[in-house]
Amino acid sequence: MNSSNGAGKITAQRRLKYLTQLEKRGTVRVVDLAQAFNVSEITVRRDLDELAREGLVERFHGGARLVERLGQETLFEDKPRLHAVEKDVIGAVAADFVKDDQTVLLNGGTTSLAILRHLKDRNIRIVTNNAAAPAELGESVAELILLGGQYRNKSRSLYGDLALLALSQVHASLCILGSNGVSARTGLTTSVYAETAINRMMVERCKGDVIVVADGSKIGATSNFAGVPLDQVNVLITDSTADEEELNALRATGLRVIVCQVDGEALPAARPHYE
Amino acid sequence: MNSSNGAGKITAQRRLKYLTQLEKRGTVRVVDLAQAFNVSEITVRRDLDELAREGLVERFHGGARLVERLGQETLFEDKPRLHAVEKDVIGAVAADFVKDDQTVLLNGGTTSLAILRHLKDRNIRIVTNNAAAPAELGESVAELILLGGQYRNKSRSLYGDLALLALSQVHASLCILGSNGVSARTGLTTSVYAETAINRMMVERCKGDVIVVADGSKIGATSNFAGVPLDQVNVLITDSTADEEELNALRATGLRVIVCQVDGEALPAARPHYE
DNA sequence: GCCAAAAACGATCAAATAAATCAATATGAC
DNA sequence: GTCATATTGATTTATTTGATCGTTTTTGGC
Repeated sequence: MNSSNGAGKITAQRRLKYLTQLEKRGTVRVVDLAQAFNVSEITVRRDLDELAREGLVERFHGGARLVERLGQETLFEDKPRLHAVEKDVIGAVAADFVKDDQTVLLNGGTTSLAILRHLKDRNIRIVTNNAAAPAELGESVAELILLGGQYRNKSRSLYGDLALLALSQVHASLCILGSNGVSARTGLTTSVYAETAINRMMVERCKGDVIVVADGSKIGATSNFAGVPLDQVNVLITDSTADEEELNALRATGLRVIVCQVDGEALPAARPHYE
Repeated sequence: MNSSNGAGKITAQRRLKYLTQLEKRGTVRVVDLAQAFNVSEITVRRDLDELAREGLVERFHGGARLVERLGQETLFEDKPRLHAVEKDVIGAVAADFVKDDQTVLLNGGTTSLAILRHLKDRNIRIVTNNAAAPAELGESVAELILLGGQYRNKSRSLYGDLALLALSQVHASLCILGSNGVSARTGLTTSVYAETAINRMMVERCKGDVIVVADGSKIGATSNFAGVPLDQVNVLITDSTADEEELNALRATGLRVIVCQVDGEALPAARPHYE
């Protein structure tokens, strides 16, 4: 699939289940996970290493612990811990849409940040108004270009004329937008007025696909301000907690809808002492 | 059987965390680390011994302290902990130059960050290419405008055409620049080439005073790239560890020099009481 | 100063864990 | 179907860790 980072569906699923375990217990051990998921220990280790590379967990000898990101918890309007699992699987799928050597536009919000985690060390250019992006990307080799502008602390985003001016200099191959509300009736809606202009401009500066990412709780929701109309969007990536009826309505508009499974249907045969 | 160091990933990472602790506190204790990292004390001891063997720390009975090498620092370009006391005092003085309702330009680097800390909750506008500024300013009410551009992780700064374009839209009342070297002979010099253009442009976009801040270790030093000539600078703020002879040479060029007193050797036990 | 108790240390060893390599299997593109 | 790639596991080898020893250093009383 992709050159550097192509986690298949089953693999991604299993890794997400590690996260739910971690959220419950704080730490996991390699041996336990191997037994619980009926895979070898080396596979678990590989999984945990990958999660560590994404900055979600911290390895220790024999297991891993959930990395606690303080600072960000209360700041964000949209709480990072909320729907963290859904956002991560959505982020993984969205990241697969980005091919090598492309320039991708990302807007603010925690879902976009989840995508960023899966874009680490890729040979791409990332353009974003997400002021948390530098810290998130860390020492990754991916090229990061930050739009300027006024800083809004609650959403950790940059907006205003300067941001739009910078955006006008950019030609992108792909645009991935997080949204506070996605509805067949009202299109994409946003909770911050200043973001609407950014989002619209991002779509405008993008030659290729426009992808919207939103966890299930946002499907059918309408936020405060009208953003991008649906006919300018090509793909919606969401998760299986989304309302099925609304998804059908969205599909009816011609939108390609990708639903990520977050709740385990394919449970491993042997699952002893968890839950 | 690694290239130079037979330390696996997990061990190496834990040791790095010791270093960040050390940079924050100066010293660490074996028992504390053992508890913090959930490993046995003997493991911590082995780690510290290894760090000591690499010359990064100095062991003492029960713990270790950070050894500050004055020569070459390849790990971090500008170590935040190094001269932290001096930078803070300088930051406080520099912040006093900013009056209400002004727009102030700040460049990258840790000294600028120290100024930012003293500008919290002021009724001003801050324009900067320092990507660490948003996190530092937090919920402050001061208005923060970030220049866009390419992100450089080592210096946490933004640079390039986009940054310059954004800067060209700004009119500032004041400009405060951190610099890697300040010398009567070579003027202001910078360790990152891309920063020189930013610094020059900042001076250009500023109607009022141009203030240079640099801790004592940088006075008389010449870094890699020529930045702003001294005749475009009005004020230099430094500390009492600066070389007096060089300061006189700088005064001779017409520069107004402000020297902040830094009390005796900073002992780990007795913490200074600013703020 | 001296001495004893407590804490920290170092060496050795065994068990657990991780890393590297290679081969088998599954997956998806064409 | 073929092909390329991704995923996984078996095997072997190396690393990491903690327990248990005895030794050294520090601490606090005298």
